[in-house]
Amino acid sequence: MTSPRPLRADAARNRELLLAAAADEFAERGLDASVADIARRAGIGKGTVFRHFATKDDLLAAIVVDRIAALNGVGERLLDAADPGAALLEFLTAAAHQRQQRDLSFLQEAGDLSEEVTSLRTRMFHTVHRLVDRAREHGAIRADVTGADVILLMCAPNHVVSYVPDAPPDLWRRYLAIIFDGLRPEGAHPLPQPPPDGYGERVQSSAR
Amino acid sequence: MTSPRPLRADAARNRELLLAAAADEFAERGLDASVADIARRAGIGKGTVFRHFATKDDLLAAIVVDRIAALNGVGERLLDAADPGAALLEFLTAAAHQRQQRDLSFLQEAGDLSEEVTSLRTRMFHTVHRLVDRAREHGAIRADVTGADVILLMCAPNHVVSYVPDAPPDLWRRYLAIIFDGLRPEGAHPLPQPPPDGYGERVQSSAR
Amino acid sequence: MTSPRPLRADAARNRELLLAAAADEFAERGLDASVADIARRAGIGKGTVFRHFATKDDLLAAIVVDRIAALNGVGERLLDAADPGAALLEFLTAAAHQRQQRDLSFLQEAGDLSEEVTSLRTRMFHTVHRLVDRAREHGAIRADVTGADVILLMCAPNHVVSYVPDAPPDLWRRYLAIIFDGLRPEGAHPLPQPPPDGYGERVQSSAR
Amino acid sequence: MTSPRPLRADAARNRELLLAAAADEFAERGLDASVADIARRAGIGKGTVFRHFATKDDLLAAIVVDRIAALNGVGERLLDAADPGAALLEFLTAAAHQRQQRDLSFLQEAGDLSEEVTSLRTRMFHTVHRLVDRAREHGAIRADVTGADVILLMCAPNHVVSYVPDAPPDLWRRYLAIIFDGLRPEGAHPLPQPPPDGYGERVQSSAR
DNA sequence: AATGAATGAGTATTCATTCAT
DNA sequence: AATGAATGAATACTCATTCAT
Repeated sequence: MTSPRPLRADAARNRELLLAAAADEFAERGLDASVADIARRAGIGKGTVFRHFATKDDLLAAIVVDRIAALNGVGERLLDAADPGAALLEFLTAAAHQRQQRDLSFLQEAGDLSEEVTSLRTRMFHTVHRLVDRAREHGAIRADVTGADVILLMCAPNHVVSYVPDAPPDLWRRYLAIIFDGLRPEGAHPLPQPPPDGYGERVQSSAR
Repeated sequence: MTSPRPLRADAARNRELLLAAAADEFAERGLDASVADIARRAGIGKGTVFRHFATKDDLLAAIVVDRIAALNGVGERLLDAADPGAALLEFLTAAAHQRQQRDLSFLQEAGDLSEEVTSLRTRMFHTVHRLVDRAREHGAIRADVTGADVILLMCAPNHVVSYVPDAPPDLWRRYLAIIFDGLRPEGAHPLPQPPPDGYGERVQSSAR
Repeated sequence: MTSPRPLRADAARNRELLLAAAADEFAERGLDASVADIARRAGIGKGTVFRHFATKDDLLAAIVVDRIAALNGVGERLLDAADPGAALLEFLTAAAHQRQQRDLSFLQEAGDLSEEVTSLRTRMFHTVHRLVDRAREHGAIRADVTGADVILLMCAPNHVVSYVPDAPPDLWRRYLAIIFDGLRPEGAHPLPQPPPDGYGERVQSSAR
Repeated sequence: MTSPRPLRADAARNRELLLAAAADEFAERGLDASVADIARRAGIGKGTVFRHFATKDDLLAAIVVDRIAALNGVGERLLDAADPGAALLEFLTAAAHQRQQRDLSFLQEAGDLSEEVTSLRTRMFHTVHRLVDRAREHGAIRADVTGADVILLMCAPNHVVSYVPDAPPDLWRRYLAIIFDGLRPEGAHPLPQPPPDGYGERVQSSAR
């Protein structure tokens, strides 16, 4: 889980600069952001990028890992909140807020980036399931909605907003509110299709 | 609206093969799908792609134009349906159904592809606004939701499902249902942000 | 020398249209002129071009053959002119005039276009040698200048002018005059290098 | 004038290899010479070409700039030579010698490559005008010849020789001698056309 | 015979990745 | 450890040439 040996002070600093620059570039330019631009933004040489991360995908994976870990932390902390409905909404708010008006979708695209991403994501999915289960038990969300549904809908507010050219930075909140209203029990109509499997329902009991 | 001269039989066939292959490639690989791959998928030579469409963007524009035109046709036909709420839901169903589990999002990314795309999209946006206005007046959807909101949410069901590896072909219906429930008046909570401008609200009254 | 079988009337007409269009395109755009543009200019289909000439090079060769033949005709007619000096100048004037302000250089570049070009060119070179020999014998040009020199200098006026953006159509006459003055006996300074071989001096007596 | 920062030793070496290879390729194949061929000839990778010069045109511009600058240097040094006629001949000799039997013509084709090429060329043209004016005042060349004429004729010796398959390396001297004899006052015949404008006659007094 | 649709080799350029300094 | 130079695979697009209509 931790790096094999502690990095030298300057190397550690470069690593942070690099991760921040890469996150910004990916957010602005999408996954096509070039390594050269990332290096320039970080103020380091292109070769140094590859010293820290063997491939561009590894760099992306590191960012995604950071994000998922942080998000999972928020989720776990919310697991014993007093109001489970409010806790779920807060979790989704945190998820969307993480990159603000940016599309978080690569969280999901980052499918086969690395073992670490996969296992960490599974853990986060499990946290979501527990948050959803608690909210459902409290009647805060409708009975026919599962953790997998919430996981899939989690990125929608950011995605939706990503098409608005100069969107106000909090516009995603509007669509999160609408979608969350769709998860509430009031006025719920029956759902036409069963939820998908494979989003960590059973905590990978017989995982693969 | 019609082609200047009718294509030769084989050329027309290739054109269809090409459009279908391109739609699939774009859907699977995103806008970076390579022309070479599209040609291979269509079973035609690379040069033939450029004989039909001068640039990759023109090819994309042709697909998008087809889609938007068809969708707008559906919308306009639904404008005088008896039940405006059902009409709106049917429109959204048609929108998502068009490419089934495929991500329709490039419909929006296709920003400045061509004059034709832009004007056609504006017209379609206007149709959505009218469908939404009618539904709202009938109390079928909440008062604080606009046409722009529906336009933005329109692609969400497909987008959401695009992350599910082997999704059943109708899974999108589940998420459309949830999101549509979020648009209903029952259990609506106040929305934290105003809707965005620029999605054809005013029928381009001062349309440049 | 003549085509194997007489062309149908329309085919013969197309051939002329094509040759004229190609000559113009090559003159305007250089040797990179595209076959498609030539066909369009001739008002015929691209496939028809290749029915008349198997390759683009063959088309070029046909033009060059026409030019060389015409030029040689002029030269042969001038062989028994009364004033050999004036005859040589007239020949060079005709050569440059043929394509007016256009560079005739492909006459030489067309080195390995075809057997026909080669043999015809050899014949034309021989004509030039005879014109030059007569002019020299009459004292109209300096003693140390050969037919090969004149052949090489023949295209220079057009070439020189080709760099002037909007040259007046007769500007080449100025440079032909200067160069021809350099060939005159008056004020001739000794030449530092011998003339090159291989420009038909000996009429390759056993020609092929 | 000097590079912003000194190149690394190996990069500097590659740059020279590249410029030399490109000059040769352009001379042999014309402006259509492919970057791939140039790279191969230089013994470097295709990508390295673009590391040194962002576009093929930039590469060409660099070559042309080198040539023009060197030539202008020679010209300026000859401005106060004792014998203006000999000075002009020496300048033309230097111009043709620069690339020996290579065609210098792209010096002129390089029309709108860059601001630098344009301004440097204007300066060189001005130098030629001054050399010519001095030579004319001394009676070394005929009265009706201008700097523009000499500029246009400057490349002719190389051009003429470029058609001779295995020309001896100094053959151009023969044609320079003939052309220069045409510029002398002795035996000059009146010129039929006025000289062209736009070759820097007035030292760009009202320079745009 | 004439057409223009189809083809694929070729072109300039980009960019992740490797390597010498 | 850091740099940036070098590399070549990949990409959109062009065009001479072939082939079905």
